[in-house]
Amino acid sequence: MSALSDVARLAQVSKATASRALSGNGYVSELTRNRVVSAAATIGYVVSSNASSLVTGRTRNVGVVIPHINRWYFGEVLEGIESALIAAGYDLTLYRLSEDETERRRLFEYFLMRKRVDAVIAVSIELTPHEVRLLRSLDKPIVGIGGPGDGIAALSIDDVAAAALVTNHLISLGHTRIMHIGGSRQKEMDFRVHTQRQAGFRKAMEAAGLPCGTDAFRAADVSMQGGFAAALAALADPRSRPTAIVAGSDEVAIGTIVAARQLGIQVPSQLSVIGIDGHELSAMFGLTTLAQHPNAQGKMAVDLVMDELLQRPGAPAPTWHAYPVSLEVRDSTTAPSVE
Amino acid sequence: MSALSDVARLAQVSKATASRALSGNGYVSELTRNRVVSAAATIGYVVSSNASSLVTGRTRNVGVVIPHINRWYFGEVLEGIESALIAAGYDLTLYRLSEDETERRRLFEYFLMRKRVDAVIAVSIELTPHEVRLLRSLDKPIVGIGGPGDGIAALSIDDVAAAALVTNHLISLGHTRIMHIGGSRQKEMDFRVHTQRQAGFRKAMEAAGLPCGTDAFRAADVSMQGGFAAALAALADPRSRPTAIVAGSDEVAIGTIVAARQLGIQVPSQLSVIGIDGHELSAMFGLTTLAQHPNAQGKMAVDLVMDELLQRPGAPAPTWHAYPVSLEVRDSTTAPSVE
DNA sequence: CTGAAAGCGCTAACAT
DNA sequence: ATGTTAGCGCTTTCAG
Repeated sequence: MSALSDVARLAQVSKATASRALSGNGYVSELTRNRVVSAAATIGYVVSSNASSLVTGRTRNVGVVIPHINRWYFGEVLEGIESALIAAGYDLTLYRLSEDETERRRLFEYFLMRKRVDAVIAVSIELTPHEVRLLRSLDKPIVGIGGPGDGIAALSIDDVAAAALVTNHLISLGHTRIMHIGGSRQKEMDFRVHTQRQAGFRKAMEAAGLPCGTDAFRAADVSMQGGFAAALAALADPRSRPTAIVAGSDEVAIGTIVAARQLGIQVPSQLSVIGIDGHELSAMFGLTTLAQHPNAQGKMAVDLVMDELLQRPGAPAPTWHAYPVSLEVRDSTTAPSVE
Repeated sequence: MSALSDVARLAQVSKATASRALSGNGYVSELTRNRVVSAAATIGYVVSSNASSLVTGRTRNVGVVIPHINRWYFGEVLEGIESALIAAGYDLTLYRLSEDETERRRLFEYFLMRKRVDAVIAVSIELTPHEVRLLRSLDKPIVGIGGPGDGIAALSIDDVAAAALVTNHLISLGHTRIMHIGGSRQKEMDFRVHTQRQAGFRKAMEAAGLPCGTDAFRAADVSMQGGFAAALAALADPRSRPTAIVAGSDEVAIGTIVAARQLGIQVPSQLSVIGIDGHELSAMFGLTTLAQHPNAQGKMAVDLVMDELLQRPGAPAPTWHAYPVSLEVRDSTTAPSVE
């Protein structure tokens, strides 16, 4: 493995000049730069990021903390972050937030503290005050996706409003027996997202004077399987069956649709289902959904990080960035059929 | 940010002793070790991995190169790798292999060469000889998932055998009009996987004396949407319709099932579908599948890496590790119905 | 068992 | 525009 001194020797300049020529910092004559660059190329020199980071304090690496990898929304966010980082010349170190308490502490107290990252992006994670304090002590940019809260810069849609919006869509079609299948209050690692969506559902139902008691809600695992299982139970009895369902996420919605079809229920003529997220499979299942764009959110988070990284002593970063959502109706919801 | 010298001062020992106490290398009396450890704890000291790596040459970080993040198989592999690495105290730097030529070169020639990783895990990637040479020049462990080939240690199922197995399963049920919907020869970033599966299908069909010309194959994008679209076309005409389908992956299989149902075809009574991979949604869709365990494969790859990392000057690593597969039949395939 | 000292490979003043 | 020098924070001989 060749070092900078090898390049310097070959190009007959000092290490300092070689460094300047290669990094682009400081003045180097066109001529020597070329000599240095070609010398580096011939011996296949690549800077040791460790040595470089040690002296500059910058690692060109950002840590991403995310609760799941293999769920559509999270995968999309991660992809968005990855492309944006690579484009900016940054590495991405991936940390999946484990549900295990000890593991989680180890992540924050050891892995993230090793001076390995220039910034942290936390996706859909509710940080404890202690964790915020730790991250803050690093004095590095931290941006959250799926906020707001915790007092760190965050980026998200307004989940209460989103859920209210989709619920109102069904109400405006004339549905009155509407049910919400969504994430439970339990697994709160998901940043209150599902509690907020549930709140939005309630709000819309109450505003319309429709019932939203315990009958109108069923908890599900936030996944296709979860939606499937919950819907199978919820739709079993034809007499108590709702005419429309607000799903806590598109995955739950898709599970619901599959379950409904398996029960012989026509979708959407006998049951309208609406979801939130803009899942890539929504068209395939004829699902109406309120699209957010997780990939773009990932990129946007990287933009925020880069901004802070470049103008560090700038104005205090704004705390909450609303993210635009758009309602994509795909001709799949209908008015309730007259029975 | 406190440094080792701070700990040393607080504990009234030299930096050398502090280092030994904290890292566990070399003799330190029980008593001083405790003093050092508690000193470190009180000021919240965590080693700077850069400084440490600079001198030791070890980074406790492994690079993972993967073509997709948001596909079930890859997500599972990634999760498996992530947990195993974290458990071993290693970081994971994620690189998604872009289809763009320039980006790909930049990844191999710049990102991976910065002495940032102790090892590389390449998932379902067909490396060019040049890339293999580059990686080899790092003199670090490299393990592939989804091989064999390229002359690096790899780990995979035998895709030809797997496809032949599922095809034979359908043949043994009495099906004669069997079609294969699978990945095209084009997108070869996926490590020949789909060409091999196609070969396995052919092999089984030919051995049974069944037709496997162009009518028996349809190319699809390897995704649910791809399977959906391809199946919609393939199943449109009731007269030429097959009675069974071998899908190139479970995602394609699920797309096929959804399409079939949309066309009013009963699955499995009028159409048997069989997939490969063991997708978590297979049960929900009543899909028969040949399960491989991507999560476990990820962990296994990490094991291989750790083995090599620990006993570096050991025997040359074996080149191909077969991975066990199991046929999970879920009561969903049937004999062809008599028409 | 512990301390002193020499770097790992690089960058950033500071001179020139 | 280029070279000299002094570290970044840590580990590791080498002496004691």
